[in-house]
Amino acid sequence: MQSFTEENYLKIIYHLAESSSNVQTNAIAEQMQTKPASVTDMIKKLAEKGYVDYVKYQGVTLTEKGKNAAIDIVRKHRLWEVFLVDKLNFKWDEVHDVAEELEHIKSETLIERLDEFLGFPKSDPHGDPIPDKNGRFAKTHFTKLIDLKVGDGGTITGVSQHSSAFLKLLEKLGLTLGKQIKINDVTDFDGSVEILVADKQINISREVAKHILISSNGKN
Amino acid sequence: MQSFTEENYLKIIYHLAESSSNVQTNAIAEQMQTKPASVTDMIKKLAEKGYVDYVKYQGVTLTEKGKNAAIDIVRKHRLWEVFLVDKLNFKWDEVHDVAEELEHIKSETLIERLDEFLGFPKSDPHGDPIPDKNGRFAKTHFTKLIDLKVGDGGTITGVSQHSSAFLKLLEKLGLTLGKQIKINDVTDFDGSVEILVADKQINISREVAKHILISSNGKN
DNA sequence: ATTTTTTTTTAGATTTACCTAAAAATAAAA
DNA sequence: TTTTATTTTTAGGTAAATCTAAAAAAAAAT
Repeated sequence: MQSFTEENYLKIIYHLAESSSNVQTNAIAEQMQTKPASVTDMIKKLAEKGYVDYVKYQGVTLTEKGKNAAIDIVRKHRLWEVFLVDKLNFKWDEVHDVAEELEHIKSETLIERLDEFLGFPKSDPHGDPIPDKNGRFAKTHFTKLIDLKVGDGGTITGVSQHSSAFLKLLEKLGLTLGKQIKINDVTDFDGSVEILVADKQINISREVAKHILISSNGKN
Repeated sequence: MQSFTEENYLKIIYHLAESSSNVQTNAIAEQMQTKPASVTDMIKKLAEKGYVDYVKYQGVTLTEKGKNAAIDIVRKHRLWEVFLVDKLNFKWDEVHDVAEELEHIKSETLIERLDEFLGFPKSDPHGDPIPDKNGRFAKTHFTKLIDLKVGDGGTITGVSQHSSAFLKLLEKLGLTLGKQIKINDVTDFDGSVEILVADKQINISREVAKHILISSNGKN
């Protein structure tokens, strides 16, 4: 199998590949908090081991093997997050760093039993889908709150930002998973959005609205 | 804090120190499955960081700081073992390797919450005491089964060998924690021990008897 | 179609934990 | 008390993952 570092690279490449098919060296470096030169080295190693396809100066794509390995890590990460929140009463903004460590524990039995213990959850505390043991999971197609029109409504079903600062803010604003919202107005000047949640009217910045994912349950 | 490797060294030195106050380089090497030369390197590093007192050619002893760090790892290891057995239905012979990885997860909150979730257990699945968050735990003074005399009885409260092979054997023989036993006879020829457990008479080798710990509840 | 900027790679070093082989210190045996 | 055996350390080297600085390729701008 792979080292912690290799696993982290695979996971990051996997996430970056969701938005652009060819993942760039610099993008990986930024996510890994390391230097592009180091990324080039690691990419070569991952290519040798058959986890990525790599053409010099053209970025990388995951092979089937690499994708499976990445999904496996994502599965572990998300299951551990559920454990921390459901069983150990962590808040959704406290789980990321610990899950980041737990995801590297290498025991298939452990993760299958954990999955069962948690009742085979389908999504993690941030609304992200949890792959099953075969790596399969429903493609979720949420709408970003920022893309809704005035009058549209829906349910908060995910976030695309896992930083503690962001999640704490949502918590404070009452914008947690499952909450119903409705777009009341979009401010011309700064693009901030006026929304109705739990009968209260609040205003959120574009930046915040970008990272809230809605499953729109109908226009009006 | 320390690296995984440093933590493993501290833990091993701590366990070795239970039987001999000055821990030898070779003994550490054997436990760490590495070479004495590597141990010398690491010992120097641990000494520099203040975890051990080290005099060339005289072996090491843990400092207060080193001892606390070691106990902290032992605490984590044993709590995770309880989790695996109590919550995920692992057998007592399946937990060691996984706990060996889990013990290195660095989050104080995690371990305090886990402790609470498990109901603040006092001992792990092998009968070893679990230090509390301040590193305190009852000094257990068990008798080795091998040291009992004919007619003595007691309760199995621990084992001093955690290998899967040994634990599986005990399981098969019905010699699990909490079982009452009584010494019926000691064979002159090979020193094997005839014991009564659950109304059945069985014979165990000296080697097995050495590693079963009894809290003797009275002679006869 | 050049020039400039950005991205990526190479080259050469560093750090951690390990190794082998040989030397030095200590302990055990004759 | 020498000799022998064991234990421990030193010296010098390797592999993994990183770094800086400089070179090379690709993309963007003029």
